[in-house]
Amino acid sequence: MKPSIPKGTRDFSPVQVARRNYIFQTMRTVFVKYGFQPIETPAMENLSTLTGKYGEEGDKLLFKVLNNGDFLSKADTEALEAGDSQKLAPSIARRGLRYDLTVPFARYVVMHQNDIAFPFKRYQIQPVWRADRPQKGRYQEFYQCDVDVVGSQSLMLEAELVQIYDEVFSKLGLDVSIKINNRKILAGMAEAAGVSDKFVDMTIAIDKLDKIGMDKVREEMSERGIPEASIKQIVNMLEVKSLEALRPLMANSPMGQKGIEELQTVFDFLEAANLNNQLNFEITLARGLSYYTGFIVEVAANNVEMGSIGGGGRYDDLTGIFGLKDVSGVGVSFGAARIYDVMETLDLFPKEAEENIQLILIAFDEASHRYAFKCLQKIRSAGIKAELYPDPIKLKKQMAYANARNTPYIALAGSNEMEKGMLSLKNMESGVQEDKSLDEIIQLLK
RNA sequence: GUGGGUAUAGCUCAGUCGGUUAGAGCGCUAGAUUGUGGUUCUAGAGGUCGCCGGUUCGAUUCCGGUUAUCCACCCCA
Repeated sequence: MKPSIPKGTRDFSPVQVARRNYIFQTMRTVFVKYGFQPIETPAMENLSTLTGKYGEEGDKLLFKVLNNGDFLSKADTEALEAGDSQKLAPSIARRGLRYDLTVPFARYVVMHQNDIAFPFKRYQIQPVWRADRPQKGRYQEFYQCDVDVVGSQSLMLEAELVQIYDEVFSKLGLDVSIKINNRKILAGMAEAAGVSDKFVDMTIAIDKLDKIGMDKVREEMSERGIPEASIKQIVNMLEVKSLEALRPLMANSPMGQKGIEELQTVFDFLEAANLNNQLNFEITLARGLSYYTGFIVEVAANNVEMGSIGGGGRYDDLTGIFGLKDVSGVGVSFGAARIYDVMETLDLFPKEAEENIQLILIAFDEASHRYAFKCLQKIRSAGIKAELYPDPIKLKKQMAYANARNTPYIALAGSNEMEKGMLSLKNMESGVQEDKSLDEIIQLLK
């Protein structure tokens, strides 16, 4: 049969895994330094945990896991006969693959509330699955890297998360722009323009500003039933570049003023932070996700055309749906795949990230193979990444293998070398070859 | 959910205005080279031309359907 993998999924080959690990390791180092702890949750959740949390669209994109055993005997026969897949699903699938890391995290917090010291700072790096139509840079299986704090309303945490973004991207050698805003400012805009009831429609339109431009945004707001006079006021406020300039425009909106105040506090905390990257107030930043209620943030790479490579914000009542009220959270997410792509485009992966083999031993016959195996132990004890070709087959084959592995050095073991207690070390790039003792080889490669 | 492209060797693809034996590059195997890879040369293996049907004397080629996959939109990371 012809091998294949499900659409929207990918294999990761050694170089890619090594590079991805380098990104993850860089993140982990920073997260831990800021006091965050890792958790992991199962790939599968109960379907009831997931459904209804991502809107109607989201429910359609959930991967459902078919029950084991005689699942048909317990199926909803009424739905089955009616051909109603939507209705049938819960009776034949009680589990689903996780769709993001936030909902499982909320579930985790509620289930473990007695063991958790609040505020709880956690990070989580795991794959998630979405049954979306795949396209460029969008897959059905992909990694998310989330950092969240729950159980505190302090705006200090917003500042910390900005610092984390700044530090991670600096360490990776990426030049980025960090844009921040506050949902309350957007709510204030709606309030000031007298269309509080159209808040969600307004943000959906504003969120597309980068992509479609101001004229189209006006159009979309109009289509979504926002009156012309209000649109004028909103557009007026969208032109504002500083918090100060915004204050008078929001004089009649308590919500807007609260948002300005909150954002100002975040800037104050960061005053002495010495960020490496630009940090800007961006009133047009909206973020599609409706559960954000305060601070919102988005990161874009400079010098390269690629959407956002990270985003997040504050959400009140993350855990309410699971029965734990009034737990506020704030968190950010890193777009692993896009960060990878940007770094590849800009050639930012250091060579050390590849973890390649340093030395391959090659033997001519059974006796020297045994001898080489003994040498191998000593070389490895010195911490050198080395291997011995498993069979003393003809040299051409072993050499071709070493070459394909892209090893910088090989060491040949034959009867001559064995007698002298040495190995013949060959530099694969220059072709220079010389007898060396084990100590010399270890010295050279260490 | 909507629209478009593609499907030919292990991989990436060309090609056949419908006709006898379907090609290239890379990869693979062997040799030139029995203690030396990467370069070069020589030879070889490898194909149900996605699947089902239609038109035709004849279909890998044209038409219809189907499946898979990629891309764009909606949405999202």
